[in-house]
Amino acid sequence: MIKMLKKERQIKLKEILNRNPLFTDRELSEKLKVSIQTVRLDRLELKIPEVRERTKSAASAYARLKSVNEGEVIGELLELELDHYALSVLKTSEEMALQRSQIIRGHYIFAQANSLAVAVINAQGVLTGSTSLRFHKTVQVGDKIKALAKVIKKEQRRYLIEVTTYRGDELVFNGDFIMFAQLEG
Amino acid sequence: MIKMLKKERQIKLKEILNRNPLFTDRELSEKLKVSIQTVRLDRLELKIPEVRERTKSAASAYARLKSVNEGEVIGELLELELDHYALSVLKTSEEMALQRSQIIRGHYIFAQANSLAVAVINAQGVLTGSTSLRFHKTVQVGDKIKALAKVIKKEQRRYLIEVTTYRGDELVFNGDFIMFAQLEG
DNA sequence: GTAATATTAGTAGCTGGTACTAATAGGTGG
DNA sequence: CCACCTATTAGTACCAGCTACTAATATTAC
Repeated sequence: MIKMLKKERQIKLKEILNRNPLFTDRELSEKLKVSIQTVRLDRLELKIPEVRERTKSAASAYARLKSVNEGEVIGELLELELDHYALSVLKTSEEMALQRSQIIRGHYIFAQANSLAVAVINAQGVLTGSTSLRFHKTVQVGDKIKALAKVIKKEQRRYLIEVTTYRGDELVFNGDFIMFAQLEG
Repeated sequence: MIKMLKKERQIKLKEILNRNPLFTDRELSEKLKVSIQTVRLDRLELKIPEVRERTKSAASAYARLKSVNEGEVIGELLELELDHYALSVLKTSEEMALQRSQIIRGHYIFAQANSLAVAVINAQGVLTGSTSLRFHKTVQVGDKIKALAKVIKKEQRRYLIEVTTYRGDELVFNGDFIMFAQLEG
């Protein structure tokens, strides 16, 4: 049999849309070299919604992500006392994991800690100077991790922040952050 | 004058769509209490594209972001010699900046460095153990930053990686990463 | 009061679909 | 070899959410 099997084609369809959900049925039919109707039957079987719905989902995922990024903190800010301490929780999900694994990438844990270190400081422009970090345990998809940032020392523009991150009462990460508040205007 | 002025309404329109670009003209007309035609004239004047175009833009921004996250490396991998060195470049954009500023958030610089430290190691599961980092200069939106990861020491499962990040030939960041390769399944 | 601007109304046509009916191609089993 | 089943293709009516256009009516300015 020279032609692609139905199953093969459907797997390929899923792969294409996984990489880029914005293709129309016409474009998909050209890529897969079948008729539009076949593409539509395949989508029906695989319960894949139409391009406008797929686009909308991706767009709203982006909107959520953007609103998280626009906020001061990665994760959700639970408590904040400026120049003293701050507490945030991050619910980890698939997108944050290493390929084909359930292990959360280190830079998400860093991002939570770093953004919390920025948030705890009572100043407008805050930059990370240097840090010393330790990843103690791996974090799994679905874990909720809590980060606590404490201001240890403050000397004019220079701050020393200590961040500890826990899953339950198990320490998964800690770090010292030396931060600099920018001069106004 | 009780009714809203045209200008006011157009500002409000922009605000609404800035928060959520997924509203149709009908929904906008209800929110602004004017006819659909008025909304369309406003969009025409303000050069705001139709909802399907706005959705598409947001969705493709998400697709780009996702494809960056799905790959092994944050940024683009330029050179790689396993267990020796790796080089990547990251083109910074608006989404990576601190609110209302042109300064790139530290955790993007960390993410580039950390993912490169993972990539340079010739093993399947690689985890960040501890790191010591220094942010020397701020990075601005639009800057292209190059990260170089060098394997300094390798003792069985334990690696010491040194990462330096440059904008042109100016050092913006450096860090030492102690990484652990996981034992094979 | 008249001119200019703003707003609303309505039409034809477009894209990318859904939902449906029907015809045809290509094996497989008896 | 024919009947049957699955897969594929074709075609129709209809839909949302537009664009592009014409035309009528309000509102405001002078």
